[in-house]
Formats: sequence, structure tokens, C-alpha cells
Amino acid sequence: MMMRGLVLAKIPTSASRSAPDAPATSGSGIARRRAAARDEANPTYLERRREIVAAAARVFKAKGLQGANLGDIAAESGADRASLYYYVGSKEELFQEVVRGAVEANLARAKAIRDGEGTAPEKLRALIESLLDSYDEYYPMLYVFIQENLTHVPEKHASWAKDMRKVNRDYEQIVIDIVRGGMDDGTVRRVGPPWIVSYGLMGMVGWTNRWFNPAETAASAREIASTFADALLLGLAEPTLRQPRKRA
Amino acid sequence: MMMRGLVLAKIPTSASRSAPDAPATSGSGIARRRAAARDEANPTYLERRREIVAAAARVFKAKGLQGANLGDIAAESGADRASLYYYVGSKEELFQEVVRGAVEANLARAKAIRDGEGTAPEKLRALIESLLDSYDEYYPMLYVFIQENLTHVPEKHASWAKDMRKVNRDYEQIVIDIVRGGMDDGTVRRVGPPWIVSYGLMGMVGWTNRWFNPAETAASAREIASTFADALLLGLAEPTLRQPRKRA
DNA sequence: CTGTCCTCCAACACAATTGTTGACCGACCG
DNA sequence: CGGTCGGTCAACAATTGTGTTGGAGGACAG
Repeated sequence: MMMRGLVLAKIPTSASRSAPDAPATSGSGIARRRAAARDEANPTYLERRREIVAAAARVFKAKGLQGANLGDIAAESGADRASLYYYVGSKEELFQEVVRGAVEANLARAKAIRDGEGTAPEKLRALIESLLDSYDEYYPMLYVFIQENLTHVPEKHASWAKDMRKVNRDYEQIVIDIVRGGMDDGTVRRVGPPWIVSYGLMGMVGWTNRWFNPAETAASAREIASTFADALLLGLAEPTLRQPRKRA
Repeated sequence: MMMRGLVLAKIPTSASRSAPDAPATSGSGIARRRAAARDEANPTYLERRREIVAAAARVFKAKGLQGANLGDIAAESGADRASLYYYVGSKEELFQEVVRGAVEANLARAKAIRDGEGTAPEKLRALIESLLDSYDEYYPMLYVFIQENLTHVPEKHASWAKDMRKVNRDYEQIVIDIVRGGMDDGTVRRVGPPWIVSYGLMGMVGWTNRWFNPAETAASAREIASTFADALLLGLAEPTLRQPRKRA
């Protein structure tokens, strides 16, 4: 028997709904204190907050956005779940916090490479190295983003997901620009449409999110980058043995 | 054993018992009727069941394992949620049903290539083509599997996840065998450790789950495979311009 | 017509999560 | 020593999803 109707201890005065429209100054509890603490930029507060974000990053990496819950993150950061709310308002806020910096820095690097000096193959090598470097340096933040399949994100995150999809498109475009440029000036072999080649390259590198961990993998980011770049630029088949394709 | 040509057509008759302990004969409702219907292998029942699995595959592809819920799948298959239970016992059963056939067929193809005739580069090309072919043919079943990051799967699916991880390891091993074989007999350039090269190749191909859709993508699986194989085997850098790495 | 097969409806019980609350505690401030 | 503040605790409401139940309806075969 559900006796929910009889519970008088809790009177839902004006509580419950805080998010939708209330300007965050309403409510007597945590939300207000969080806002206050954030605004006065207390250094220890900020520090603790950073720790929590870092813990969240580890959890998101391990379980994915949907698989992670605030309980996990609280445990990982050694705090009570309720305490999290003293620092962040929601799982989404946390996720975006984790991801944003790394993603933007990475995109900036790619732009710099595209617009810098060098032949297309050199740029592609630099791009691969820069990506692996970023994965290494920002581990696991950048992977947290990469591993998230944005086509699976529920509507809740719609607007953020739109931003991130744009980042992805921008990144793709940079790679495609470089590849097409190389094909146009003859430095890159025309093995197929530039976009397919670019997606292949990005896949090769992006897939590392499944297996690369700077602390555990038996190869450094640098070694991996150099292997990928050599494979893709020089080719795997020994040149002396190469035969025209489609010959019996 | 079992015919494995038409993956879709075959449903394990000894189907995994949904309820861990309940002898399936208990309960007066749907569970019993499902068991009965399954056991007598009524063709229209099986047909409808196949439709539901296909619908589930689409939903899983679109939302991922965690993101999909039985309500979605019911809607996609044009049935009531309760009706689903007349055909399957749980979301997991459905997911495994979707995935298993395609995955096993794919693994078998790869084994055949490794153990067949040809030089290592030829085998790698065949492998890439075979994979893209599978993605195409089994769309979206194989992608439903590929896109699932098995490190994120909750304990509920533990035992199944273990099986699938083994499949992944087996697949990896096949690729590594081919690459190492090629390096040993001099047909594949030693750009780095065989496993890194292999992971790169698999990433390139596996990443297509993010963007390739046979019905919509502006390139055929065949074209993509050929582009990837050429890029990886012949190399992107124009041979005439190649310079020794690390020269100022 | 009648029974079987399939499907749907309308609830449930149960579990997991999320966001929030009000009170509580120890430390440091004066 | 008393108060304030950062931080925590236990509890709760609301929501969502799963697995299930029982029975009601329609179709179709015999």
C-alpha cells in the first residue's frame, strides 16, 4: 500500500521548482550559496571546484556522459553528493566544464597548423602529432569529448550539443582544407575524395580514445603519432613491391 | 552447427533465458506466452519478432544502448511497449540479438582473410574491404556493436560484455597477425610496432560508424574502402616529393 | 460461432537518479 | 566564547525507465 498521501511531514511550500525560470537568487538553500561563493571567487573554493571537475573528468571517461551519475562523481572526488551542489548546478554543467577548454585549445592548434607554413603532408603530420599531444596533455578531458557520440545526445543537451557539433565540423573542415590543398598542389596523392581521406585520418586518431591512456599504454603519444603519420603518409606497402592495383 | 549466411534469419532457439532463476513456466502472463510461442517456432511469430529486432537495431544505432529505451523501440516497431514482451524478455536480450550474428559473421570473414592466400598488403586491403562491406550489408547491426564502447557497459551486461570484448580482442589479433607477418617477410614497412599500426587501421575503419550510412552517405562502401586502402598502403605523400623524415 | 493467436490498454511495483532542503558540525575570527 | 562560514548529512519529491500483470479486443480459421 502506498501511503504517500498521508505523509504530512513534508509540505511542498514553494520549493521543488527552482530551475526553469527562477533567477537563481530565489530559494534559501544551496543554489544561492553556490552562486554567492562563485561570485566572490574565493581561491580555496575555486581550487576545490577544480578538483571536482577533474574527478568528474575521470568518471566521464570511464563511463561516458550517460553512464556517469553524480553519485559516482561525488565518490570519486571524495565528497558527498549533496556537496557537489555547492560547486556545480548539474551534471551537464560539470560535463561542459570538463570538455570546453580542451576542445577549444585543440581546435585553435589545428587552425594554426592549417594556416601556417609547410607542405600539406607536413601539415598532416603536424596535425596528427598535435592531436596526440593534446590527448596526452589534456587526458582525459579531450577524450571525454571525443568518445561522446553527439548523435546520441538527448534533447536535454540540445543547445550545447549544437555548439559541439559545430566544433566538430570546423575541425573536419580544417583537415579537409589541408588535404584538398595538397591534392591541388600535387603534394598529396589523389587516392579519393578529400573528405573521405580526412575522415579516415580523423578516425585513425580519434579511435585512440578506446585504448590510449598516457599512464598505462605501452607507447608514448609521440611514438603513436609518428607511427600513424608514417603509415598514412609513406604507406604501409613496401615501395619495391608495389604493383599497379587490380592486376592479376 | 548453424547456418550463418543470413544473419537476420536465424534466432537461437535455445534463447537465453530471460529470467535468471524463474523457470519461465511460472507467472501467468506474458512471460509464459512468450516462452510458448518461441518454442513452437511459429513462422509469423518469428517474422514479427524479426521486425522488432530490426526496429530495435535502428533505435540502438540512433541512441546507443544506454540511450535507447523500450518505449522508443516499441514506437519504432509500431507496437505497444507491452507487446514487446510477447517477443523479447528485456532490452539486453534485444541488443544481443541485434548484434551477435553480424559480429560473428564479421569475425569469421576476417579469419578467412588472415588464413587465406596473398601478401600482407593484399590481405590488409581485403580486410578493409570486407569490413566496409559488412558495415554496408549488416547496417546498422554491426555499427550498433562497434559504436558501443565496451568499457562503459554497466555490470548488468557483464557476462555478455566479456564475450564481446573477447571478440574484439580476437579481431585485433587477426589484424596484428597480418601486419606482423608482413613486417617479418618484408612486404610491410616497419613504421612502428604492429599493434599500433593495427589499431590505426581499425580506428580508420571503425570510426565510419560516426558518419557512414549506406542510404545517405555520398560515397559507397566500396569507394570508401578503396580510398582507405590506397591511403594506408600506398601512402598519401606523393612519392616524388618524399624526403627523409627529420631533415631541416 | 468459437477458440486461438496476437495486440493493446491501463495499471502497478520497483529501482535509479536528480535536484533540493533544512539542519548539523567543526574551524576560525574576533 | 559565541558567531559565522565552508562543507556535510540525511532525507525527500519528482521523474524516468523496467518488468510485469490481467484482462479486453479484434482477426481469422475451423
